[in-house]
Amino acid sequence: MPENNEITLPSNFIKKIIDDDLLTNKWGGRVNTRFPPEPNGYLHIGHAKSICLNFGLANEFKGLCNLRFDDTNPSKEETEYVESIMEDVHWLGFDWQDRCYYASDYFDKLYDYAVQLIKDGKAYVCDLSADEMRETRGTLTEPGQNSPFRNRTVEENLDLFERMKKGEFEDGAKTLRAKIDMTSGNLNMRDPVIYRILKVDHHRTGDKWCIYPMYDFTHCLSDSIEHITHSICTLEFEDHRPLYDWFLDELGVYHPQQIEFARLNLSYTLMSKRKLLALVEEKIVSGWDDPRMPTICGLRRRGYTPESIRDFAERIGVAKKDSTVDFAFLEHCIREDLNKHVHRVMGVLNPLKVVIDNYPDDLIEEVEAINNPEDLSMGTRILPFSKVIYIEKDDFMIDPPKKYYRLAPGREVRLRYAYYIKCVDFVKDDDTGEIKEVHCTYDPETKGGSSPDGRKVQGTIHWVSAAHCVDAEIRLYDHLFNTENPGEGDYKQYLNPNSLEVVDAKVEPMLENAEPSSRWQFERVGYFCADSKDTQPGKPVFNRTVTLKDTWAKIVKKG
RNA sequence: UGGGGCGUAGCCAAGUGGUAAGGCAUCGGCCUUUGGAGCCGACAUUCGAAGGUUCGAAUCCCUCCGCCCCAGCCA
Repeated sequence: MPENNEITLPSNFIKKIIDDDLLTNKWGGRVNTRFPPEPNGYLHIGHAKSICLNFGLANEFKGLCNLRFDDTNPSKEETEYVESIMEDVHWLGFDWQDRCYYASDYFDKLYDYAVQLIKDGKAYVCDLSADEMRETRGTLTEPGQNSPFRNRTVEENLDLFERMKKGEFEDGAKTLRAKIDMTSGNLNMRDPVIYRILKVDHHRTGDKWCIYPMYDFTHCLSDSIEHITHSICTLEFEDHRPLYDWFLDELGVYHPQQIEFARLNLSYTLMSKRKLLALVEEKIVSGWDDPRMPTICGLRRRGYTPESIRDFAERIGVAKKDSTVDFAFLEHCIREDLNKHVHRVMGVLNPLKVVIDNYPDDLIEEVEAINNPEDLSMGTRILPFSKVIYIEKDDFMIDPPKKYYRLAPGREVRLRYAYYIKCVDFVKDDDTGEIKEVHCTYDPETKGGSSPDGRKVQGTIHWVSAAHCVDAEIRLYDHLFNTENPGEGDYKQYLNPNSLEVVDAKVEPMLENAEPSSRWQFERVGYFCADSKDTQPGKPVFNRTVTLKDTWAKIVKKG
């Protein structure tokens, strides 16, 4: 049974298989999984599910999880991606220790395996072009035809394969194919290509090879070489499993158990690496780490914590049913984490000037604010208060609707941690109708936010002192797509034109030199993260991670 | 029409012959110096559908329906 450290983790069908294997001693008590990305793009939240699953299983069952780059297609792979993948896996909180492998490390061994297959009469060199191969493969309902090269002798195949390796033939001129069954209902078994000629430099092996093994051949044998016990992959590889079984059994090598699960889909976003790459290349987003991207680095820059992503991955479960998780659930997970751990602060996104008429012109007072009501050990801080302050435009209305209980003519509200103020007047721009400033009086008896006479005020609003606040650029992010499933059809037509809104805000003094990547809750507004790249001492820039839940917005929406 | 999978609430997801967990969302209410957080309550007479077996079925059998994946020298 798994050892539960602090909390009981939910079970799933994979854990049950492992429980069972441990009980029957199928793998001698070992559990060794692996996370096998191809370094051809940045990792996204879907990969996070797989990372958390594979490393999580290893942790839970006191086993190991390897990191292995499946780098068999040098035309698409780059070192930049290798580096970003390592950074992201580490950031998520997982460690492969000394077990970072590359399929390209196994190229020599893989070549030998291919030779062995040829010697056993189980593989042949085929001269068919890509088009010819497609034509003879058959269709979903019709069997394929045997290649005219299928019955070459072992000697001829050995010679040809060797010459392929030496670079005697052009790209695409020949392939090495497994000799299986051109009539199989499973297309993967119709003499699949296992080696192709590709005169391209590899990011790790340079120009050593001009033939590269295909994924199917490489992947199962890499797992075998690493003595993986549970080879966990996504559903689409379910019908590759018979091929893997064939390779492994024909070669008579160590045979891991493959288990397939459903990949993650998230509403309002895309998980296709190809489409994400297009968003980057076409500059629809600022890069792989644009805070609107579902990439790990995008979420990181947006302010998500590794804890929240791990929690999310654990809570969505693991099953074989195709599913799309509501983006709101990811937001729930990050709110839950940030609520407990993050420092609260005052920030006014859309400032409206408020003059407190009866407050002394030159007086500056200090009020004490709690840094985190969820964790009093985080202490308190001092906020400067003065005659002119900024409040949120939304927190004042000339003609408020019924349930509105913020500031309005004649109404009294509490300035959080400061004073009760009552609106006595306002100045409106005659041309635009815009409210320029609001005039209030304050009750000196209510310092700190409570009144000696015990009278109640409905609303509490946030504020900053005009003389002390600092300007901040704030980036308000929303879904990149305005439809739940942008993956269906042409995703570009669903781009949300309002996915980024930049606003000049006024924030409390302590944020003037906010550390890059520091996370904050702006009271009553949301969670924000100082941008890791653009924030500067004296010129802070914040990304909105997620809003706070807003029941007033709901009331407004309902009308 | 071949092969491989999958159908439990709006969205995830437990349950594997003994009478439908939990979470998100939603809707009420309480509380509140964040309309935050928290708390309480509601939310599947039914498990894709129809038959059958059984004292008893989401679970077993049968038939049907729906959805996903596969025809790269991509992974």
